[in-house]
Amino acid sequence: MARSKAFDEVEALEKAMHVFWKKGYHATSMEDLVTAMGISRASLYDTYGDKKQLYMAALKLFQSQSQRQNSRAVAASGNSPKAQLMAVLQTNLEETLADPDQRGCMMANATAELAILDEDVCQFAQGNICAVEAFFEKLLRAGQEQGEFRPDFDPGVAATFLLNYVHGMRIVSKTKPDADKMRMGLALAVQGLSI
Amino acid sequence: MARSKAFDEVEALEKAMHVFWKKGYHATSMEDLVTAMGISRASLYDTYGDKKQLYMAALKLFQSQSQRQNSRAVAASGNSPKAQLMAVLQTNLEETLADPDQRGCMMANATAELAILDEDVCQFAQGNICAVEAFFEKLLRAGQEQGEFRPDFDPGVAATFLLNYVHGMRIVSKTKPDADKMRMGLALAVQGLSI
DNA sequence: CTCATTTTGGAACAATTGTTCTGAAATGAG
DNA sequence: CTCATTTCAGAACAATTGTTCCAAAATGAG
Repeated sequence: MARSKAFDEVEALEKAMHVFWKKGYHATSMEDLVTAMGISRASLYDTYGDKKQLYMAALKLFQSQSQRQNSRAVAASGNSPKAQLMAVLQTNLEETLADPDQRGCMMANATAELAILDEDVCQFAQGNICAVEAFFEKLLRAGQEQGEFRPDFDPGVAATFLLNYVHGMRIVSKTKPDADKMRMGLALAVQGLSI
Repeated sequence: MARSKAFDEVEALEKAMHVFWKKGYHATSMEDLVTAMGISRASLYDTYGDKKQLYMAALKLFQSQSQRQNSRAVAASGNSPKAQLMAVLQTNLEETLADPDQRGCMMANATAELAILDEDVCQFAQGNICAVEAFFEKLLRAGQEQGEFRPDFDPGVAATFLLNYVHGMRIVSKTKPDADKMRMGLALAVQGLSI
């Protein structure tokens, strides 16, 4: 056998994720990544492949962390679908507002920067969008059945509506907007669907 | 006197705008710009300054074209504030959906890519956001007074809500989404504010 | 036509890009 | 300990980046 790695693989990947998250793909250089990850060029290429592969791995990591965060918000919100949905949306907004670097959402950033330039990123973003939409739709339908939401809208359409809104929040939040107006805007978005 | 320019200054700028719009700032090279604009390097630097200045000029051009488009949509919609608002929103969506390159909105792209990396772009985006918000707020307030919108929401908050939604539409539209669901999602967004 | 002035194309620039290579150091099973 | 195997640091690579420079061509007022 041979020597074992001197660094934690996912720990270094997380550091790369934060650089990509903040600067995007093209503005991030391998130099940036090497210094941020604290490993050598050789180790980087050996472990993660080239820049694009590292970026995709970082994006996957972001997605999984994001999903876990959503699950936690749901779990902490009792049985009401509306309360669960509201918790997910508010958690997303509050985390975005709390970020001192105002990086927004890495997935939305990736979509804006790369969706039409890179087929892999586009497909990954589409997959994420479908998953989030399905998640919203499930909660909306359950909320309608429990009488928390108006029965006269299509849950699929409303899910698209919320998906668009969340993406917008995350882009606009990169310009240091009024936090309270953002909170009230989100409340208004959900109110339009409520009884 | 001396020789006169062999190209139209705003025509070439418009070509640069389309390149930046599609590829973003960092992924666009001066080589790309020189070939797209059909002028020489020397003419480019002489007329527009460096890459950053050219980008800012292209962004300003986009903004002015966008404003003119909104004004046209309002002018063609009679006296109803709600109809005017709907026309603006729908025009934006339809134009985004119709773009074969799916480039979204250049302002949203600029915000996503550069707002936290470049102070100038951030301020410009903030200025645009304020202007659009004020425009929405004016229409919403007028619509409330005419009884077209519910009186129980704050026009400023609703303007923020719509602003976020429009930004989201434009990001999501870069992933080739279902056009009809996008249309119905927009209708639902306005419906939540309506009587 | 003259000539000062400007534009223009392309060569040239230094700096940075993403990636590969090399050789030495470190490791752990036998 | 042995040694095949892997990690690692940094030099080196070719390509591309944004920008400047220069000489030649073009222009229009006098």
